[in-house]
Amino acid sequence: MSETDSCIIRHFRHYANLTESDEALLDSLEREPREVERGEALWQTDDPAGRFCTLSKGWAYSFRDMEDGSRQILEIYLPGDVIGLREFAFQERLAGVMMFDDGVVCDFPHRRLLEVFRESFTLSMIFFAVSSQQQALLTERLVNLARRSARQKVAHLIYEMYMRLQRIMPHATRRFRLPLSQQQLGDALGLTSVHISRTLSGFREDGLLIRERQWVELLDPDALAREAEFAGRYLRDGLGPIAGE
Amino acid sequence: MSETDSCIIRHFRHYANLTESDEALLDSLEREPREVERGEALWQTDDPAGRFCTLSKGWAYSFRDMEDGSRQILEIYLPGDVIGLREFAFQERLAGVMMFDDGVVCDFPHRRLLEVFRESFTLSMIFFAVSSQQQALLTERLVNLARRSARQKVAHLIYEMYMRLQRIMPHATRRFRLPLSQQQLGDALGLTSVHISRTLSGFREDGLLIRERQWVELLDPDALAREAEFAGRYLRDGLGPIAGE
DNA sequence: CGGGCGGTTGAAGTGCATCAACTGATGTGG
DNA sequence: CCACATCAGTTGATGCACTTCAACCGCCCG
Repeated sequence: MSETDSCIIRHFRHYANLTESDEALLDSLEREPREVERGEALWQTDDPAGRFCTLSKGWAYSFRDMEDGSRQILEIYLPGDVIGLREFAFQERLAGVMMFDDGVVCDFPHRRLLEVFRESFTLSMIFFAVSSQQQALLTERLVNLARRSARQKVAHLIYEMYMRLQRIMPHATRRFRLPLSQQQLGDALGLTSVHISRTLSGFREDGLLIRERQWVELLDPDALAREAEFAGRYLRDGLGPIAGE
Repeated sequence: MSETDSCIIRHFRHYANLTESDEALLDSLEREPREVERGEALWQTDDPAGRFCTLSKGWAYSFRDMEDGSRQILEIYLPGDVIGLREFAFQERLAGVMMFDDGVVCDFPHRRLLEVFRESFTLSMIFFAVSSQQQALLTERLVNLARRSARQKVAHLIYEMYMRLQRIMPHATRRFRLPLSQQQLGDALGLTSVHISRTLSGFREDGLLIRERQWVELLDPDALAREAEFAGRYLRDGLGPIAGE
C-alpha cells in the first residue's frame, strides 16, 4: 500500500520496522483530515491543550508573541511532523501554531496517544524518539540563535530546511519552495526583516544562493553548509540498535 | 519511607501517584550512585550514547563547544533531573555534560528505560511528560536568547533558577546558591562575562539583587520577574487529568 | 487604476563585544 | 608567614553588527 501511505507512517518508518497493526494504529490517528489555509491558527497560546496534530500537507510553525509586539518563531513543521508534543505535560498551550501556507492536518486527543502506548511497544518508543528528536532540533536552533552571526543564522536555517526536505521528499533538488516571508525568517532568527533582506542580497552577490519569491536555489550547498557551521547529525540518526528489540 | 526517597521519585510524584511497584522500579534505576566532582565531564559530544543519567546531588549542564572556542550552555540540571533524554533517538551524544559542582549521579542504559516502558504504563507517561517538560524549558530558553536584552536574559535565568529550586526544595529562600561563574552565566546566555559583570552591577545599583561569590539574594523578586517578562507556566503544570487514567 | 504588502536601500543610532589594565580573593611553595 | 602565581571579577575606551526610521519600488489583486 505504499502509494497511499500517510506522511506520518513514512516518517515513522525511519525509526523502526512497523507491523501491520502498528500501521493500522497510526493510520487511525489520521482518520479526520482537515483542510487549513495560509495564516490560519491551529491554536493560540493559553488555549486548552488536549490534543496533538499531525501535519499531512503544508508548512506550519509554532510561535510566541512578545510584549513588545514582536514574534518569535520556535519550530518549523513539515509534512509528517507531529505538532503539540511539547504540551503533553501541560493543561494549556505554551505557544500558538499557524500555517505558513495551505495544508491538511489531523487532530487526535491525548487520550489516543495513551491507547497507542498501551497497544504498541514499538510505537511508544518511536513517539519517545520523535520527541527526543524535536528536542535535538530545538537545541540546534538555540545554538544558532545564541552564537552565530546573522549570515550564519540565515545560512543555517536555509540549509536545515534543505536537509529536512531531502528526508521527506524522494527527489528534492537544490531549488525548493520556502514559504516564509522575510519578516517570518526574521521572526524565526531574531533578526529584522530589513537585515534579512541585506543578508540574502549578500548571499546572492557571493554566489551562494538565489532567493526569488517563495523559492530558494542553492548555487553552492557545500559552501553554504560551511558558512553555517552546519553539523547535521541532529537530523540524521534513527533509533538504531534499540529498534531491533 | 519518605525520608529515604530518592530525588527522582520525589520529582516524578509531581506528575502522578506512583504505586509501590512503580517506586521500586524507579529506585532500581538509581542503584549505582557515583560521585562526580566539579568540572568533571559525564560525557563529551560524539561519545557513544547508550545510557541516561539521573542527577541525585549537585548541579550539571549540557553544552556545545563552537568552532571559535566559545561554549554554549544548553540546559542546567538540578537534583532529580534526568540527563540524556535528548539522545534516546541517537547513536552519539549531541552535546557534552559537565558538573557545575561536586555531586552524585546514577547511570542506567537505554535498555532499562525500555523495561520501564514495558512494565509500567504510568512511568511511560511520566517519562514522556518529563521529556515534554524539558522541551518546554528549552523553548523558553530559546525565546530568552532570541528576543531579550542582556538585562532581561540575566534576570530571567536567575528567576527561573529561583522557581526551579522552590519546586525541589521545601524551604527555598530568597537567598540561594547559584554555582555558576560569570563566565558560565555568559556561556548560558550568549553574552561575555564582562557584560554579565556590568549587568549584575546594574541590578545591585537598582536594588534588585545582590550577587556575592556563589550566592544570590533577591531583594525584590517580583520586580525581577517583571523585568524578565517571566511567565512561569512552563514550570508549573503537571500531567493533570491524564494522570488519573 | 489604485492600494497594499513584501522587499530594497540609505543614514543614523545603540547594545553589546573586544581589548586591556587593574583589583582582590585563594592557593602554593620557600 | 610572607612572596608569588592564579583565577574571578571590575572598569574604561573603542569598535561594530545589527536596529531603527524612512523613503521608495514592484508586484499582485481587487
